[in-house]
Amino acid sequence: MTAYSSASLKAELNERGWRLTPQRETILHIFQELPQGEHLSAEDLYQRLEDRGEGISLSTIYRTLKLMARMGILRELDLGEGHKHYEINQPYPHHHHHLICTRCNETIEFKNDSILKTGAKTAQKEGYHLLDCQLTIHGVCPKCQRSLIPV
Amino acid sequence: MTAYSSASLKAELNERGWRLTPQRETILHIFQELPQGEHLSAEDLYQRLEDRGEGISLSTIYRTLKLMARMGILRELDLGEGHKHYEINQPYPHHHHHLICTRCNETIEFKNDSILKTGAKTAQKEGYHLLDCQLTIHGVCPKCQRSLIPV
DNA sequence: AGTTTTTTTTACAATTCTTTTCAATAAGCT
DNA sequence: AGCTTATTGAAAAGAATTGTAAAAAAAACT
Repeated sequence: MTAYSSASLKAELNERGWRLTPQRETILHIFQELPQGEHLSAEDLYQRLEDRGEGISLSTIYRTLKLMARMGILRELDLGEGHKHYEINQPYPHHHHHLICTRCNETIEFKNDSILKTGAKTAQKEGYHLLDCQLTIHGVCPKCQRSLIPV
Repeated sequence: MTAYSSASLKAELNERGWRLTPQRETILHIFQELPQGEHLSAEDLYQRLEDRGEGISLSTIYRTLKLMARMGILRELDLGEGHKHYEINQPYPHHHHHLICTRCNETIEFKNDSILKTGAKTAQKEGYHLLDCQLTIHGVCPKCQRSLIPV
């Protein structure tokens, strides 16, 4: 769970015989600049890059997202929209979890050290090298509870 | 607290090569919010979704109800009304969390009561009505750590 | 029984998200 | 600078799932 600079991304790629391409670096930058609490789908990322005039093919985007998730640089989130979302995997003080309303999809981020500890302990117990640990809580937010639409 | 989490549903579907779609998750949510002892027919569910503006086709509803009943998530009730009713299968005794290898996807299930407590506390603090709560840990399993194939 | 109505399943084309193929390109090493 | 080979983009492939509409099955009614 470490934050990645271009240089450390390059180092880690090269270590495995892989290469740092402009596309990979661009994608990393996008995620680094993303405000807290935002996350992108492959399609979102594609559009954002198109808008910036730095178009990257969808196949490369899918390949890169998967690669970075597997490296522990990105977190893969399941927000129940039928496709994955990604956000940068931030190190300890910024590490957070999600509380999501199943009706309106409002998402609240929260921090919790004990969860992180549990995650670390569990991973260690099984001999896993920890990359990420996320508690996802689903519920109905106060606003939706008050809404008149039943269930 | 609910009987079944969408993360567990996803895990179980994926295990069989199937997918957690927005429609399936929405239907699960409806049942999760349903008060104890209430049950819905396919038509009830269809109407409820229409009212909520999340319309799902009747054929998908029938397919999903059948699927979830077969998975043990829902119970099929015959109340002698000429059509079936469904309710969530309470209690779901296997509530657990997941530890997943990002390289080979090996998944270990584990239980932990304190996570649920944290989830409940967090939901309460934000005024959310808790539905489910799931810790997902990503890491590299021991076998993959030893393997020479990078990522 | 036979007919109508309601409930459930099925056929099938379209959709969605993701991965793969393959020739061309370019990153990193010597 | 040259060499090797990972990576890219474009297009095609893949695969589960969905909605529409029609068919089938079950229940209700005469």
